[in-house]
Amino acid sequence: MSKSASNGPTIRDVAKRANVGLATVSRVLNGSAPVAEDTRNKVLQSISELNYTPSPTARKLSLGKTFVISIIIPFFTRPSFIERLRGIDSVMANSDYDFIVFNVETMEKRDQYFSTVPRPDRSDGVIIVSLPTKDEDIELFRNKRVPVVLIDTQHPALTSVIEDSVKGGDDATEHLIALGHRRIAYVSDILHDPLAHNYTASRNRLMGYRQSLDRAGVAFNPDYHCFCHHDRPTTRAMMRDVLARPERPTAVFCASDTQALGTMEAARDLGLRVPEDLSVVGYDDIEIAEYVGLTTMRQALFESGKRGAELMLQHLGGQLTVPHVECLSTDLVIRNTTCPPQDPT
Amino acid sequence: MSKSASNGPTIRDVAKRANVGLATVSRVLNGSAPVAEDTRNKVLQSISELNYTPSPTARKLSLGKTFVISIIIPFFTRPSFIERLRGIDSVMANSDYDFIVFNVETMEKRDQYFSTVPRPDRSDGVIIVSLPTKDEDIELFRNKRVPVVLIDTQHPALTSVIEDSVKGGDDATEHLIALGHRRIAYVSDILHDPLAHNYTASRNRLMGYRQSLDRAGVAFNPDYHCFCHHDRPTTRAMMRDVLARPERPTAVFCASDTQALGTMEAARDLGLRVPEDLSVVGYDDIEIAEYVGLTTMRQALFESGKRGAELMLQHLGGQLTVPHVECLSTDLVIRNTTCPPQDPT
DNA sequence: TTACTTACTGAAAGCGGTTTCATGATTTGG
DNA sequence: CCAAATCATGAAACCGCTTTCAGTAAGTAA
Repeated sequence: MSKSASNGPTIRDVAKRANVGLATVSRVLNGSAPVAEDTRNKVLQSISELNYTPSPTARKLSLGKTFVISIIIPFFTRPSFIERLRGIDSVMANSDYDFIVFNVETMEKRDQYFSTVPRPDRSDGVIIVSLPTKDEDIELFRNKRVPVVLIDTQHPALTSVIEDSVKGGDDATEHLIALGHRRIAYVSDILHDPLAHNYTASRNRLMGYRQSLDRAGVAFNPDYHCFCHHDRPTTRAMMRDVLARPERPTAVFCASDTQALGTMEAARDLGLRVPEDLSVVGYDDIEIAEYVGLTTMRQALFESGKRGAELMLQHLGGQLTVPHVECLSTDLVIRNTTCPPQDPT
Repeated sequence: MSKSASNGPTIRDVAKRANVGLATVSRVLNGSAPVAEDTRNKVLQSISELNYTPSPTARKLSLGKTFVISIIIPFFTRPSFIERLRGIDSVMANSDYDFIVFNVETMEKRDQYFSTVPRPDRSDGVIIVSLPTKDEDIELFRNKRVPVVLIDTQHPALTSVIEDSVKGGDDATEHLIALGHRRIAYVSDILHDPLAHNYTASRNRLMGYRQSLDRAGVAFNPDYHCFCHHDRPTTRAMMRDVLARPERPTAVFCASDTQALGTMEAARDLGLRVPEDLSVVGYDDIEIAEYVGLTTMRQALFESGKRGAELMLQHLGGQLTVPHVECLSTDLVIRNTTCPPQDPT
């Protein structure tokens, strides 16, 4: 169809008006080759008189690039993912690239996007957030020759930005130990299920927890490692049992704020005061955490998006040849759900 | 540059292999003209053998369309905007269009996006969320000939999806009146500042509030109309004064959950129990609202995005010729911050 | 002055699709 | 049975840009 919707002036119009070849206009536009001073001026004037702007689509076709970075991200409705997106946006907004978000809420969507989005004619690059990648996925990406950067997930063959969960777990536990706690429980997602959202993170935080315990000379007590599905009611029910034990923990480190909230509800159920009778440390620093004054581990969410986007841009610029892993550290935000134990053991 | 990044097979390769003209392949692909049964089969086979997929970019250039809908939205980090985006996504994900989000956090960004995004070579359509549009903006859009749909904001010249704030305010107030309250305060954003986020909504909810009062034969008391900047601490401070008055209200209707939270903090400061001493109704039903058990007005956020996207698609299909205004209703979510007044006046 | 660079510049060939247009093959109908 | 209408199809033009390639004018060396 010749009756293109966009009837704006084209590079040919500019060239004609300036009495130059259209190649010259292109050169002025991109600085791709030297142009004599007064020729350049003629072109520039013609451009502004015509109020000309080049067609991105034509440029893309000619260059064989899409200038699109696709983001595949699960549940982009959740605050933590939003934060990561904001980080990505902060970088992309100032680049030549647009980004398109593909929201994964089911396994089908995941598979669909994994196979259709990373195609050179759809995206120049793909950023995958918090979605575990299998070897066959990687193979697929490699075949398509589309650069991929991972955020909050990892694979040996790809560049990724991850959080130092081990250190996070260590620091959180360390905080409780420094306060004088010794009977410290660890609450996490189920660790055997690779599909669980927090699979890797939960395991790493456990490692940090044990590390910290070791350093303090506290033996790891398997009874203090509690796990259940990642929701408040389930955690609450589980923790009601745990906290009712004779040798109940004086502090709990939870692998997520949601579980910390569930733990606090359980404490309330049993008439235990937080923090006097029970210290609680969460993980994530979700919005409610601040409202309820929860001491928690804050991840560098915004930063992770930002770094991921920057790495992608580097990759696109050809400056990143080998997979690169970047590890972001976490901050403990101390509020008022932790204090020294009342009756130290 | 001929060495296009995407070295996939082209429509020409398909044509050659099937021994047909490339126009025929295009016709098979788009069903744009009849093709003989066995020719079609040859083409189809050639396509699948080559594992061919058409280049979106080339298609866009040829068609003079971008297949992109741009969303201009402020603070897309806020939960309510996310919900709207999800609604848009739910429609767009199944269409031929991609959407690109432009996040507005400053006035400069707003102006920049308003002038650069609605261009036919960048977007086939623009959806503007919660951003007031001035007449000159409209003029700009019209010049560019790009369809625009408004969500949570309105202009006579454009199709829009809005919320029935008047009814929302009325219903919320009605709930309090039905419980027996008569001294009901209304807390909102500052109403004189057109830049305030909730400008129009706050005014409309006030109208609903007064409507309801009128119906119940309760005179409007200007002292009970409180307004301040839209944040928790400010509202808290203001309401501490209001609630300390001798003739303090027994119930408060807030134009946002954030302000309701601030009001509840003020009540706590003064030793007033909620809801026994003070009933509070919020607006928005943000995430924390559920957690703290706030009675609040829920907007059809997801629905607004969905309808906006649908209207855009209709517009693009040429089925929407005159501006169309769609008004979504709201639901009162009754939790436990409202009850009959203790000492009815 | 002649030969050889060097610096710009324009014509033309892509990029990979869609659509128009003309043509040959088939029907249709009188 | 032949003219006319119908159908299917390929060649070619076009969408608006980038880049190669070849050529002109000016500058330098000999």
